Amino acid sequence: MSDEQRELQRLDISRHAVRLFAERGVAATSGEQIAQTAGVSERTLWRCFRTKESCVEPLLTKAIEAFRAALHTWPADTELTEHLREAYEVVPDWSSDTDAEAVLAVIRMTLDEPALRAAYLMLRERAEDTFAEVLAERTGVEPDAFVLRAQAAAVSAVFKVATDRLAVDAAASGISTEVLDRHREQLANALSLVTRGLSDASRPRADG
Amino acid sequence: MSDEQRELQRLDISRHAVRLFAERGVAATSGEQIAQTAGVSERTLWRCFRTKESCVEPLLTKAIEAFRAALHTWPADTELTEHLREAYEVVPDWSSDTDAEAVLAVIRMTLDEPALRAAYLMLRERAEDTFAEVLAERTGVEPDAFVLRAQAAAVSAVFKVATDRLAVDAAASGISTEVLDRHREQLANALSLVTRGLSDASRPRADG
DNA sequence: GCTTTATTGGCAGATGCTGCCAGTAAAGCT
DNA sequence: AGCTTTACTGGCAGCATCTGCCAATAAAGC
Repeated sequence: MSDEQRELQRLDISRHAVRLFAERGVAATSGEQIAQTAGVSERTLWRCFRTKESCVEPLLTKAIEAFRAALHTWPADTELTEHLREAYEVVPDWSSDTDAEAVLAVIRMTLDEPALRAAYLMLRERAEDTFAEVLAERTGVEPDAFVLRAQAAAVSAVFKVATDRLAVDAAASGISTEVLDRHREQLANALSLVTRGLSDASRPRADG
Repeated sequence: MSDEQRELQRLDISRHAVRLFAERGVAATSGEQIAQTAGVSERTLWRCFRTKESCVEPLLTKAIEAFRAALHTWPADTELTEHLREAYEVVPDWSSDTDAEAVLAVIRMTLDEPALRAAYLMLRERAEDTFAEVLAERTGVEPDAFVLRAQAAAVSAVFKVATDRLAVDAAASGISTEVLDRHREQLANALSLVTRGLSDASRPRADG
């Protein structure tokens, strides 16, 4: 089975798992139920996911991937604020993507379910690597330099806070254009504060 | 039993658990073994810790608490860089504290053991709240403002990267004064990049 | 000394998760 | 097509993790 097919299977299971988690809670949902709902045996479920909580990963990855993609296309001569304003959609094909609500719902769930939050934080940390690569390519600093890793982690952290806010705002007032725009604006502003040092950081330092 | 006594019990168990984890690995260490080594029943172990991986929390908390304490005493008229240089010790009473090596060892373990890493990241995120409080008191912005939470998360993220580096450096070249100083210096520099926007952020914004 | 309360330990049991093997289907070779 | 090889799945056994419940013990209050 190809990697892509495997990923599709994981995503399919993820959708069912998130729905069950939302309906009756994480604790009240067993691996057996997830497997049954997704139409696979329990054995294959555990082959796809190490724990039942990690069943939410494929959907959560969508949100992170959307931001990474936007960051990746950030032109060298543009302000990050400006670039995000036109290039960042929380989910790439937001309007047509039926997963949009599910993604925000699961992010909201992570706020109350520690095990889900832990899985979420792990995903985000893995994303820091790719953020660092993007920043490295941009600044010319080697990707493993301390300053660069620190900046990447900071960017990721700001992005996390913004996404959490969006998730609860969307639950309160729906996924309106205003909410989304506000989210982008807040995120871009906070990021520009944190990345302000980027040009300084691009000059190699003794302690890098 | 007082909260303090409970915390001492947790710390005691934590020491035993970390030693076992280091000796034979996390997977090869059962909750029963941890309980037995710590001299309590398995039942009380599960009353103190939700999972066997969370047995490392009390020791990890020490490292985070040390930084929080340093941040807390940051005077308003001082540069963070300068303050950390004189106020921050990775573990408060480093030289006399026999837990110092254990703390760094468990941080190193989190780099290879996903379940431990997840527990670590959860602890760090809880600490963001207290960072935000400190920054709020300092800047006068309400603690829940988005910019402030973002800054707190960024500070926490930079601190995380620095601590990870310290842990592997200390394993390679021992816990020497040079390593510790270098750590403080890197941390302070990176933090000053990230907190550079703090004075701007203290002016209330429409989207805060 | 007696009652009340809090903490612990043991036991039963559900759930999470893994190793192993057999069944099955797809893909390649002749 | 027929055969072989390979890869994936499902079922089962079994250990480990974690929880609810109750009894035992100890501490605290009267």
